[in-house]
Amino acid sequence: MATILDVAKRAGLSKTTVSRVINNQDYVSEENRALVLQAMKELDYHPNPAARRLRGQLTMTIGVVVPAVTDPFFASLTAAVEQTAYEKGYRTMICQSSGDKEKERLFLNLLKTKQADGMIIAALENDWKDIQPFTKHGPIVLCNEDIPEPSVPVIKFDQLSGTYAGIKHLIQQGHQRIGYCTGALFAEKGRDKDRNQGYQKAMAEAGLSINPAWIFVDRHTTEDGKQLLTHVMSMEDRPTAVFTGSDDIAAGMITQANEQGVRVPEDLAIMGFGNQPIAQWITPALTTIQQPADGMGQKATQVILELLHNNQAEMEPYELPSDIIVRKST
Amino acid sequence: MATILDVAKRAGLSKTTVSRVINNQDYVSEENRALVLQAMKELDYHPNPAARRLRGQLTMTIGVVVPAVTDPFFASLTAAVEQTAYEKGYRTMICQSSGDKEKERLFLNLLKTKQADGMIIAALENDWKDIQPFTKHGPIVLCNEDIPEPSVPVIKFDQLSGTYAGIKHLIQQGHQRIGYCTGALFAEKGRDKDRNQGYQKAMAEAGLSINPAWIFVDRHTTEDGKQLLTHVMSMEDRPTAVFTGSDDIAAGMITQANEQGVRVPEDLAIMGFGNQPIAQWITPALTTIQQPADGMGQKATQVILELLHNNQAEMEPYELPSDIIVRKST
DNA sequence: GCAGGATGGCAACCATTTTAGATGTAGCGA
DNA sequence: TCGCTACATCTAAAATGGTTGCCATCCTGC
Repeated sequence: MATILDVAKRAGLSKTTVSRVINNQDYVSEENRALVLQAMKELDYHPNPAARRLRGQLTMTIGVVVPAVTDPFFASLTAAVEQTAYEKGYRTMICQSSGDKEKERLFLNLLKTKQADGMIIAALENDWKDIQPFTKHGPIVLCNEDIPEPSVPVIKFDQLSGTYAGIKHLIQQGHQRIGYCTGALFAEKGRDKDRNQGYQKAMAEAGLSINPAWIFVDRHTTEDGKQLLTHVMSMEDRPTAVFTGSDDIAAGMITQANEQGVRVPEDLAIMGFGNQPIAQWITPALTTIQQPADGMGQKATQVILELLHNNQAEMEPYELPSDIIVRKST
Repeated sequence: MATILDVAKRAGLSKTTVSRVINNQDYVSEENRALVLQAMKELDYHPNPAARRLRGQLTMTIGVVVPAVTDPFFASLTAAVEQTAYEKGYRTMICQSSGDKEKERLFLNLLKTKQADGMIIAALENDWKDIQPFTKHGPIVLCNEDIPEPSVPVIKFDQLSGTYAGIKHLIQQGHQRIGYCTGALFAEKGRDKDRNQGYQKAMAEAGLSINPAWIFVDRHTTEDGKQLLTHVMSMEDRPTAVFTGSDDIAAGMITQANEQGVRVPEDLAIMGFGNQPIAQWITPALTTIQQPADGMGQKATQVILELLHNNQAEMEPYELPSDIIVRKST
């Protein structure tokens, strides 16, 4: 590989001048600039990023931490980050934390060692207090996380209005007896709190009362969904629709419904959350809330770049709208 | 950030000695080694990779080129690469070529500029002759590609035996009239040739003749699958099973079958290829050939690392077995 | 007293950016 | 015309944080 010195020699100038040309700085005559460019071209010269980096330049690399790229949601997010970053001339490094706190921290070290300019964390494994210190080495943007003080930008979905729209959709379909799955009923903050509020708001607006027996807590998996369906169908007084809070639960419910001959949506309408691929393949296809992973990745990247170039960004959470996708299950 | 000099000072030794400790070299007394390690810990010292890189070291980074991370197959592959690389202390950079030749070449420049030690290309966009020159800057491993001369390692699925196993499965189910989708019938090389051979082999072994009318060329999409089902069911003399060569085609066929009231597998057995997520969600669930993306990513990474450390690797294609996943559609 | 291995330090080197300063030229007032 | 300043242009050298070849020193055993 040719070095800057080779270029300088060939152009008959000093390497400082060549450096100036490379970095588009002033104080180089047009004549010499042309000479340098010519030499660079002839030698197929590319500046050595390691050397630039050592000298304290940007690395043109950003990192993204996801639990697993195989999860469609995080795949979309990663894809959007990579695409957006690429368009701005940045490269992307990935880290699958897969629940490993140490791996996450190790990856964040890239910031410390100047291998990445900024980090997007799409799912925080460590406590924020263990991550906070890394912020002094470069910008960090969080996705879908709540942290004590808003010291870094956070990109979120508008869970409240997503849930609100979902429940409202069920109400518009004529349902009045609406079941609801949530992670934690009395959540003080975070995703569940927002969703719960959306649920309450939609119910209240329609003048519907909430039946505590139709609120299901702590269900997460397809398996939970199967059991939940059996449970719901065995109730004397049962809801006509269930807002599940996750496509996985919903898919499990539908699978079990098909098994038991329960008709969806006639006997029970079922709504998912997330618009994962399974939502469109299961029969009947799932009505669900789309979490715009694309938009999230894009926004997170834009904010990181903003932070990198202007060193400032909005600290109030960026809330992205979630769209409702109506299919056959409601 | 603490530098090696800070560590040296704190340990009361020269930076040479510190460097020796860092790199696990000989000629450092246990005593001093401990002193250095202590100092490193106290200062939370991490060597600056840019500096090491500049001095001609490895970057501990490998790149992986995929068409899109959102494709489940490539997501698995990427995930496996990242995981395997991480276990060996390497970081992973991703590039979604998304059919963009220039993006692919730009990404391969990372090799030239020593930002990555090696590259895994999971889907080649450019002609090999345009990629070949990059090999002199670092190892490249190809996945699922055929190149003129085996100048770099190639990781492939054993398409022949996968197809063979699939057809054999159909025969064991009692089918004798077996339709077959292929990309190109008289393929001279590559995936289609191998698959065609597997088909022929299984049919020949069972003493079954091949009916040219049951060979369908150039079908790829779900839409193609829908049309194909209609076409097959309209045939006077028709197969009882179809090996589709892709889950997408198979899913299209099943969708259309459900639509038309054709029973799968009673009226027509349908087999996919790839074991994409859709295969398990469609009803009836699809019997298919699993392409072990995990194994592929793992193997590719291992080969790259092998090449990096020993500078040599097997040039004969590595062929990974494809497993058959039996579900409800056959 | 000396051979020879263990140990450790100096200084060069990697490719770039940045700092400080050199050189040349033009403008301007005396 | 001369001397001075201002500015454009360019260069040498320092700095960045490591690794490494080579040399010096120490210690052990003979």
